[in-house]
Amino acid sequence: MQETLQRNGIVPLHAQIAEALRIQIQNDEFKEKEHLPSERELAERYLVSRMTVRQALQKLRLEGLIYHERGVGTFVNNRKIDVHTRNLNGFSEEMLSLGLKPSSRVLTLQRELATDDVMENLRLGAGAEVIHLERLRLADGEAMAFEQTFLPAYLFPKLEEFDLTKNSLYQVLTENYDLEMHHAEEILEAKAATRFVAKQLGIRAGAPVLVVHRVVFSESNQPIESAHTTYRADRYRATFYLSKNT
Amino acid sequence: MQETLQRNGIVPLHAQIAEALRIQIQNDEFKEKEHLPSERELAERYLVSRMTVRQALQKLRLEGLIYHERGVGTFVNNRKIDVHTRNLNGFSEEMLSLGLKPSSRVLTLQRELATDDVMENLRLGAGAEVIHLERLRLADGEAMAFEQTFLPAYLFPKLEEFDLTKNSLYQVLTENYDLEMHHAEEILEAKAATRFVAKQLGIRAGAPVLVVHRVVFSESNQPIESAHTTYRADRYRATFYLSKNT
DNA sequence: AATTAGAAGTGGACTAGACCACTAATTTGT
DNA sequence: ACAAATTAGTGGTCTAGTCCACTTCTAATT
Repeated sequence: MQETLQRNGIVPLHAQIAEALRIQIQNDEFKEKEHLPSERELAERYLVSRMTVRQALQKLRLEGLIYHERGVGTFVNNRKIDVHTRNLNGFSEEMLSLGLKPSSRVLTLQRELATDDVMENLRLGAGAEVIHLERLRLADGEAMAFEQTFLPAYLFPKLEEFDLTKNSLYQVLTENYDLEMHHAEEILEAKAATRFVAKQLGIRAGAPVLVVHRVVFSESNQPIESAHTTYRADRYRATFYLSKNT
Repeated sequence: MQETLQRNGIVPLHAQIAEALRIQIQNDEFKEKEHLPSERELAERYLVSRMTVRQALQKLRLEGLIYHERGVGTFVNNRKIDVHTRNLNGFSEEMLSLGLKPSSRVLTLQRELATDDVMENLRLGAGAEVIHLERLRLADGEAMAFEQTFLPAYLFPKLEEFDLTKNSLYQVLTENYDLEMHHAEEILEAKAATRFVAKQLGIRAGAPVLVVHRVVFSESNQPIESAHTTYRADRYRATFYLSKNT
């Protein structure tokens, strides 16, 4: 009955157990009884202490995969629809997960002095330089959004040398610079398309567009990126998932 | 040096410690050294085991108040701007937190057969009844949003008897029915105002509006409420907070 | 003076137990 | 046959440690 875990490995036991359970949940292996084995049983099965099992289960609970009922047991969350929700990924990753082929047309890529609002978003001092990237974002070859991105220049030297037409910006940043995106703040508003944006997106001026202002932070709360993305309202909806995280 | 915790009380020790630390963080008591006492020191100070301290700290970490650095210490997250972010609260709570006085004009409140999309959102069977609530939402007396809410009728008998003009719907639901809102799914899109909605909100037809489709769930993933809210784009922006929760 | 090795301190992981509050099924008493 | 009390099982909390990987500062060595 004992399962095989990589002992003394790099991956913690609780993470391995969580992953194993995650797969079993995905395969509907708890469907009949619809509840997981008890914590004590899992501890025995994996030859670990109960606290370690609880750590694994808590991870799954935070992911929304399971929930506990005191005095009863642990249950699988049977959400059928696994809708695409907005997360920390960028445009490329989002389109890929929707089954669309993302591409970009770079309109601007230059270093410049930060404007006041960008300075505030990125918490830079006066006179600080930023990298200004302006792109038209395409999905399956069709214009989907117009995006303006600002990055602190001192964090990303020689960014200009990368091909941002095909590659995801986020991929370039994480692979070439030692930075991890940890959380983000987004402000969404509806607006009427300006003539310039309307022309870029191939819609009529005054048509509704969805504007997303985003600031991405590292774990130590340092701003990494500030972006304004204008989506065609007839092609794009933003989906969010809200939860009482405790 | 020892602190006073309510032993053998209803509130767990880790929750009490978390609350105590939360207050100290709010009061900037760790500002000078900018890092919290070590886990071992906190354990000694509160006369609990280190695991209990770690449980308290993890709670604060999930709330985004602190972060850990392996081998170094635990630090306070110095986010100055504590922007209002969209959470599980309803319109009333959101407006109150913005310093505005919410009120409502009830346009419709009746039981009716669920339409197809409402049935799907609330996961009801064919022929199920829902409570349909249509309200104009005001902030400081001015029209801010037009909201259509659908609730499974069998969950909320006699809902019609409550005064929804002044009271928050969420408050009525949680106080009078044994249900806890746990998480929600929101879809946001930009649209042009229809003539009807434009008249209600006092804007011109065709002006951009922000439409929020929301489904609220209990912890066991049962749909409790489905709502469509149409906000004036010139008065309202939606703010979200995204994080890699692990 | 610069480098290196070590010590001290940190959070991360984990153990092997314990007691509690709660639920649900079972047994017992009427 | 019904109701009440018992019991087994569950997750929630907590203890008092251990060992590890990592960072930082210090002291010894070159």
